[in-house]
Amino acid sequence: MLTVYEVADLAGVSIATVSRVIHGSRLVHPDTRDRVLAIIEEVGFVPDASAQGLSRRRKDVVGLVALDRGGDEIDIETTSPLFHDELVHSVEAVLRGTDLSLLLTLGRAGEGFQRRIWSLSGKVDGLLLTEEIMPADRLLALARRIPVVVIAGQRREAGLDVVAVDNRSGVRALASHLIKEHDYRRICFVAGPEDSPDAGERLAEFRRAAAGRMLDPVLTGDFSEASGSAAARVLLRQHPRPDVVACANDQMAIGVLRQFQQARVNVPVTGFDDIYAARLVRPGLTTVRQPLRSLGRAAARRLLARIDDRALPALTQVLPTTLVLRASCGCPDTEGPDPRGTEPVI
Amino acid sequence: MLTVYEVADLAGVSIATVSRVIHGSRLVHPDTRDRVLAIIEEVGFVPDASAQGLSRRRKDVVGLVALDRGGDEIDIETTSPLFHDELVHSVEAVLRGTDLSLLLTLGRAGEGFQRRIWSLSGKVDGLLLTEEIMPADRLLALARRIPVVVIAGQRREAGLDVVAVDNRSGVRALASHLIKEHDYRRICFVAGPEDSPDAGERLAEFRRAAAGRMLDPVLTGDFSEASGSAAARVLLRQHPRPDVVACANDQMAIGVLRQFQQARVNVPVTGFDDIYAARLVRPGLTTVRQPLRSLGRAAARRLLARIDDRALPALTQVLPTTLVLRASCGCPDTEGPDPRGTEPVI
DNA sequence: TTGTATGCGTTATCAC
DNA sequence: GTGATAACGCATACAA
Repeated sequence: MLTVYEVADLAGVSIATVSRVIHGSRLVHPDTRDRVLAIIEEVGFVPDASAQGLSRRRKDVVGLVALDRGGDEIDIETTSPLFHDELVHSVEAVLRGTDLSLLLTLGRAGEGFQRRIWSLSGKVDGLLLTEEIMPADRLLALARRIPVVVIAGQRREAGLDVVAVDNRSGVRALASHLIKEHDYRRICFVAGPEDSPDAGERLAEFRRAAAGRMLDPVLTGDFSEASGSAAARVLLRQHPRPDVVACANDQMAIGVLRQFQQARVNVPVTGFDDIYAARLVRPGLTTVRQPLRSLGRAAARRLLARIDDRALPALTQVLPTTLVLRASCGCPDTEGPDPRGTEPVI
Repeated sequence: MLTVYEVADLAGVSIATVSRVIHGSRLVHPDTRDRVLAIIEEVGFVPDASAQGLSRRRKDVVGLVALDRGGDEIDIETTSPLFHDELVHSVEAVLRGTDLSLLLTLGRAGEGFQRRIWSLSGKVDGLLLTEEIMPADRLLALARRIPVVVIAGQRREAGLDVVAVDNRSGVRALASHLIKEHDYRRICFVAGPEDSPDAGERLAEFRRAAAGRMLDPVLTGDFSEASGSAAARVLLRQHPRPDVVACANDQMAIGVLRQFQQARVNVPVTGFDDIYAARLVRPGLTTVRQPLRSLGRAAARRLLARIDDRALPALTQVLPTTLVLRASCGCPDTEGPDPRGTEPVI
């Protein structure tokens, strides 16, 4: 592997000069600069990031950690959180303008995953974590070691940078729509996994907003499409059927929808998140949109800011959710211009 | 930031011992081991990856580089290659078992992107690249510097590890189906971008297989859903309409499908790739399945192998594609058990 | 079983 | 403008 030393030798200069050239320092004669540059180009020299990181005390890498829920590995598409893919893209888009890189880590929740993240913190300058990954105290401990921004649904972690989404108002808007517009009385809720704060909050708020129209007990899935299908199969055996099935996320809703369609029964369904696929299914999925792009962007930007200045005061940003009415809730199929793409750029 | 030195001091041992403990060396007394471990735990020490990388000459990071085609950043969902998300997941799944991390880099094709990748090669132990990112000679140059595995559609790069997909046989199967089963005579092909080898190959092979039934000129998109919609709008102004529209990838096919549906016209459509969304749309998209999970897995595994032994002979692995018949081509809507999930684990 | 000392490839602080 | 040289934090060969 080539080093600055060989480059320096070949160019007949010292390594200091090579380093200066690499960083475009102006304290170097144009002639030497060109000579060194030519050599670098010729031999294809690339500075070693480990050495740079060690010397500059900065790795130019940030980590994005997300949960990979449910399902066995054979069945990635139906279970992996498509949700997070949009986050990945928006975070990457922010990083693209800088010279930082994105280290992506996924995993199933648990002690092992938490350890893995802890040791991963040695590889990066900062970490973007989704809330459910570890309890608040571990999160705080981690944040003392390294810049951390938490991507969350609502909950406010004391002393931490948090970018959250206003789950509750979205849930309320949805419940209100189902009740006031459609007057559904027997509402079935398919909840997410119990260890997800998001899931818990959505359930709690929905129960509150549904004003006694929510059927008990609620069904529980793991946010995967498969678990939605499973819930639907349970419902298919029930009589009378609920007037509508509200799911804690889109993937489960899609699972429910498809299972019902396969059984040729027609029950309204709603989701939560507004992932890409939500507008693809027929009927289009009525759901609550999380501003995922803005979420990722805001989180990434905040992380960069904190890496630049670790003394920044903790900040919580709450982004609004919006009710997106498509046809799956029983509304007429408008198929108008899709609200997607109109999300304001924050 | 804590270092081995402080840990060593606190534990009353030398840094060598600390290092040994960290790596679970057996040449250390159980008592000292426990003592050191306790200190590490207590102070929350995490070794610096830069220093480790410098010393061990190994960064434990591999890069995955993919193209981000078309569209402005405001419109990520409709344009980003969902295609690649599945690759990301499968690669990550392989890495999960090791202590390597995944560095994800996306970008629009071009000289700037190529330079970015070149300098990125200083941050990783190996690189997974999709074929269209750079010309063969630059790829070879890069591969001389660092382990590289190319993820491609068919083309065989001399002297390089390649994991490819057998585009051609899939295209032939599709064309044959459209002709023999449906007897479509006026077949419109929506091609991918010209700088994509995959796209070129699919077009060429389709033309060959369509035996004169393919309409000229072909429409060209950029693999995004939006470009599919655009193509559909062109077709809507044409009379007579084609009997079927075959698209070079699923996202464009979905764009075509939805645009047609919006205009209430009924023209069969087919895609290519079999992304997650292909089975979500109604009617289900007839397409050619790329074994993306296997592709990602095979590529990742090969990269690990090559990192371990750079002297390995170059290897090309070609994975088969399969025709997936759903309803969008005009076949009856079976809605049976989905073929997904039956992909053999390689 | 443990400690000492050197090297890893850069950057940055000095002198010149 | 340029060149020595000292960190940077860890792994490891060699001593003890």
